Parts: sequence; structure tokens; C-alpha cells
Amino acid sequence: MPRNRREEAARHGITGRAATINDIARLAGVSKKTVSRVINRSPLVRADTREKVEALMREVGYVPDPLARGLAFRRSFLIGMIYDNPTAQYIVDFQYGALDALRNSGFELVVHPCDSRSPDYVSGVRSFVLQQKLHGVMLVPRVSEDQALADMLQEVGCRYARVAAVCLDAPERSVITHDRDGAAEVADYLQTLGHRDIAMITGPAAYRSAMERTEGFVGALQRRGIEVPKSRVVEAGYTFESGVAAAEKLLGARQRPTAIFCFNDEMAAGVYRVAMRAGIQIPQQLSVVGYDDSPLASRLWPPLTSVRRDTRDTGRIAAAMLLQGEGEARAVASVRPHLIIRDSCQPPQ
Amino acid sequence: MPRNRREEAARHGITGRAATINDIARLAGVSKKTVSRVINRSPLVRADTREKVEALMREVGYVPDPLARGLAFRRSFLIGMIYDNPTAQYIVDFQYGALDALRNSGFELVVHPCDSRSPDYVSGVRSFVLQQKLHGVMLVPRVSEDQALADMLQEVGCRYARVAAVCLDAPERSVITHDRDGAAEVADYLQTLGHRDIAMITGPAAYRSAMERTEGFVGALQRRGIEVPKSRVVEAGYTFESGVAAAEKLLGARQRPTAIFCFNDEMAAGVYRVAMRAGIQIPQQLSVVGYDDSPLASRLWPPLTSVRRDTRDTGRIAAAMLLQGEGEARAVASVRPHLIIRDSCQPPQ
DNA sequence: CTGAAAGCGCTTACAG
DNA sequence: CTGAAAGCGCTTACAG
Repeated sequence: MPRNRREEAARHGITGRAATINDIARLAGVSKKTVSRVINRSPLVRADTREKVEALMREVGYVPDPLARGLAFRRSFLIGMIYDNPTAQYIVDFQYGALDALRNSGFELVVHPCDSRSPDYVSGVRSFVLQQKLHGVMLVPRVSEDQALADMLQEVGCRYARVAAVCLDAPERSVITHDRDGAAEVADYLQTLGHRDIAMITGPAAYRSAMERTEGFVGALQRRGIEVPKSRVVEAGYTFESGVAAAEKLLGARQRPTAIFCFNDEMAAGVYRVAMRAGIQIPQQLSVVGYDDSPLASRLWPPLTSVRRDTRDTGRIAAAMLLQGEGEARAVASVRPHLIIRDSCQPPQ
Repeated sequence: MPRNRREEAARHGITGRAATINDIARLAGVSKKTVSRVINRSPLVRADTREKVEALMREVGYVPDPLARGLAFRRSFLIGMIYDNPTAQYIVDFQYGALDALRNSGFELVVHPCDSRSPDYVSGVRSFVLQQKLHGVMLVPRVSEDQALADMLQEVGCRYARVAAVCLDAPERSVITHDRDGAAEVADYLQTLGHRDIAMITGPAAYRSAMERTEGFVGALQRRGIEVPKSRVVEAGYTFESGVAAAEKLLGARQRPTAIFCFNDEMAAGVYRVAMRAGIQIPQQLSVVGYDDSPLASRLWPPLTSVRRDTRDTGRIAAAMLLQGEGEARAVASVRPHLIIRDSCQPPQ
């Protein structure tokens, strides 16, 4: 209760301003250095001293000033989120997750979207990190795949957590999303339904995540004796419009595939659009699967089967990674995708 | 070019660390107070002194440390964004807009989602603002409508910018979104198409924005001689599911309305779902209008006519407002909604 | 286990 | 128009 804390503080002679380390030191009858040790959880404080100081801090509602601490530490209490991602839901979910981990930690989340196609975006991130003296940054796909960015962060000594389809870095800096497995699960599902002529609308091959999904999907089908010819693979750009264009190519062919796996839900919506205009029934005449399991997936008709990524968890794990001590060795962090089955697939006619 | 700047800095005897105000003062042959005056754009500096100092700062790539400045100012260089909004696209667009305004200003954006239904969320914001010594915060609907929150910010002396349907505060703290006008435009459009039996799926009446839209819509229809009976107004919660429930009520009636105005696109998607299941053709048998013009609007089939809000502009204006000097009087800031016509409406049969 | 001194990189308050 | 001193609220480096 703030009011009580303020009264408590007033009782101790602190009025009209926030308590400082000097107030706590004076009231506890110790030096400010000792209070500092308590704040920083140094073991070099006698248990009863620690308890007395902690009780006092709670009583007057003392919170150390992050600006002063940051100045002395030469490092702020800010975590940056670096991203270049077109999907709003992903960004917001990731932010929520990161904030879950940061709650009550004294750290705050600073957002930094950027344009990874711009030639000087790395130096833009460099300035951001250096000027704000960030405690660490989270690298979200697609920027997480950029080795030049990671190298720059190493060079300037900024810690980071890297979210990517596979382990691209030291395990203590990696959160792995296993896109290969997500795509393989889709392949197994479509094969089990009986599909043999299956197409794919992928993301740009330059992205590792797109390659992983492609290989995961094609590999799983091959293992079950199904080949995916080149003509059934259309590279697109993760946008609705690129999905429309890709679908026109696939559905305009003499022989249509019986199923299409799209690397995100936006492109799957593009397939729906083209199918609707061409009078092709989903799922009766065409099965469709998306990736992301965004809200859009359940808004479409028929509701779209899609691969869910636990984005909030991913954000939580990435942020938690940055709060951990430097030295603490740890296992590789993973989040696993899984297929959410709705109504957009059925056995081929 | 950072490398050149680093070499330049090295030439001046600054190596292995960022330049400080002391370096600049020494190199310029002035006191650090004079450099400080240049940083803070004080007029009390001779023109040639200013130019010399500024040239030097550029040369060595000097940027004042926000932590040190913040500590001395007792106020950080952080702008907070306070929100409790279920629509991801709105949040992301607003963030982009705010960052547009903050670019090259030395300020950064710290995000703070919260749950306005939680009883102690105001005190949560209070701690956030006080502990981080925020320079200011942006209040986004719906939290922007909470007078208790605004009062708290006044009390603790934190400046804020308030985005709301109408002016709820001093003009220099308000960005007005004119929801009334957006709703009226929908009413005029539907009336012009010939609709007379028009329904509405609203947001919670407790929200001012929902009331504004309701009154704007009903008022515009009344001016054209059309009444909206109570039975045609269903209150819902801005979610897809609540839209489904509301649509079931409206479309299950003996006499169906010929048009439905939904207070967001998510709920309009709910209407689509129910119409699809009931075999009601949109727009032949039912016209539908949404609000937000989210990506979903153009993904639905038929593409949804919807009211666009320029959310990125709104964020830009709100952030710019916080960067302005205290005293500068200014006109009320406005963003105007406008109807985007797609294919979900036609004259009633 | 504890503390006095100096310092982080800026600004305020004051003097000239 | 300019500057020397003190201070913002913490921590580091050192001494005991």
C-alpha cells in the first residue's frame, strides 16, 4: 500500500521524495556500501545485518535508482528487442513473454524495430546498444539469422539471446524453435490423410528458417516415399499478396496439387482467396495448412490447420536468458512447434 | 562511418572508450559547463563557441550518456507506452508511430502492457513511472479513458499524452480520434445504399469510445429519419467470440437486419462466421462494416468495408507531444477516421 | 564482514 | 556569455 509506505517513510524523516541508499544506511546504522551489498545480493553481509536492511527497505518502499546504478555499473537496466518482422501478433506475443520474465526484476523492455534490408541497420543497432548501454538484446527472426549483427554485438561486448530455427551460436545465447520438426509434422499429417501430390509455398530461401522448414517437410515426405518436384515449390515473401501470387501459379496448373503447405497463415489466406475466386472448395478439393497459428487461422472459413509456435514462451525464455549470470552454464533452450488441426484438410478426393 | 569516428577519436587521444563531456571540454578548450550548454541548446553560448564544440562532438562521435543526464536531471530519457488492448496490429502500429517521432531524439520507447481490470494496475503504473523516472507516458485506449490513471500521473508529476475518442483532458495532453465521426460516416454510407433496418454490435457501454461510436452512428441515422431500436443494438466485447454470439442473436431473429455495423473487425469476422454457417450471403443478403481496417479486413471473403484509423500517425503525434517543451501552447491534435469501402456491402434486396 | 574515499558523466546553483 | 564547486544516487577499488 503506497500510502502506508509513504507514512512509514515520513515516520523515518523521509518526506516529499523517494528514499535513497543514504536514507537506508542512516536508518539502519550501517554504511551505504553495506546497503549496496544487500541490494546486489553479495554474500559478504552478516545475516542479521542483511535482514535489518531488507526490512527497512521494504518498510519505506525503497527501490534503488536504475539511473544511478546504471551510471555506476556502466550498464543500464534495459533489455532491447531487435526485430524486423511483418507479423504483428508475433511481435506482441514475444513482448508479452519477455515482460513476463522481466516483471519484478528491475529491468525494462525497450523496443527497436529495424529494417534488415537497409545497408546500415547493423550500425543503427550498434549505436542503440552503445548509447543506451543496454544490458542485453533479444534477436528475433529474421534479424537473429544475421551473423554480422551477432558479430557486432560480440565486438562491443553486448550480450544477446538469439531465437532461431537451429542453434547458430553458443547454447547459452540460443533459443531454438525447431522449424524443421514443425514442418515435418505437417508432412506426416498430410501423408496420413492420403495426399501424394503436395505443394509448398515457402519463404525466401535466403532465410535459414525457410530452408529448415523446406528440408523438414521434403525430408519427412521422402521418408514416406513421396517426392516433391521443383514445380510444386513456390518461393514467396510471407505476405498475403505473395501468397495470392504463389497460389495462382499452383492452382492454375493443368494438374492441381491436392494439398498446399504455406509457411505462414498470411500466405495461406492468399491461397484461400485464390481458391474462393476459382471455385475450388477447401478442404473438399484442396487441403491447406499454415504456420504461426495466428488469430487469422481461426477467423478464416474453413478454420485453418496451422503450426503453433509458443511465441510468448519464446520471449520469456529469451529474456530470462539475459537476466542470468554470465558464467552459469545451461542446457540449450528449446521451444517446440506443434500442429493445431482444424477444418482445412481432408483426404484427397 | 564508425571506424572513421573511432580513428578521429584516437587522434584526439580518446581510445578504447566512448568520449565524455570532459573530453569534449578539454579538446575545445572550454569548461564542461559550456559543453553542457551546447548539448542542452542553451542560448547563452557564443555562436563561434557553439560551432566549435558542435564540430568536435560530431568529429569524435560524442553522444551524451543518457544515464548520467538522467541521474542529474532526475528524469530519464525514456517514454513509456501504457496499454491494455487486445488488438496486436494496433499496438504494433502505434509503437512504430511513436518510434518515428523518437528517432534521433535520444529518447527510447519502453512498453508497459497492463490489465486495467486488475484492481492495482494504477499503482503498478505508478511504480513503473516513478522508478524509471519516465520522461512521459502515452496512454492508449482503453486505459486512456481511466481518469484515476490520469489523476495519479498528475499527482506524481509525470507528463502524459492521452489518446481518446474525445477531448478528456487539457488539449496539450490530448490526441483525439473522433470515433463519433467514423461511425457517422458508416451510417451515411449504409443509408445511402438504401438500408433502413440496421443493427450494431458495439463495445462495452462503459467505454467512452464505444458510447461515441454508438451516438455518432445512431445520431447520423436519426438525422436521416432512421431509428435504431434497442433490439438492434447488441453489446459485445471486441473479441471474435463475442462477435459470434452477438451475430447469432441478430441473425437468429424472425426479421433479420439488412446491415450490421461492428465496432471492430474481429467482431465483423464473427458475423461472417455466423452468416457462413447459416447460409446467409454477404453482401447479397447482409451488409457488414467493421472498424479498425486491420489486415484481417482484406483477408476475409468478401473483403470487409471498415473504418480506418491512422494508428501510426496517432502514435507519432502522441510521442511528439511528450517531446515538446512544457510551456508551448498548441492546438488540439486530431486524427480522423475514414471509411475504406470494399465488397461487404450492397443495397438491400 | 564492514566502511571511507573516489568516481561514473552529467546538471544545478551560484558567482563573475 | 563563461566557469568552479557541489551534487544526482549509486558502485568500484582499496583498506581494515
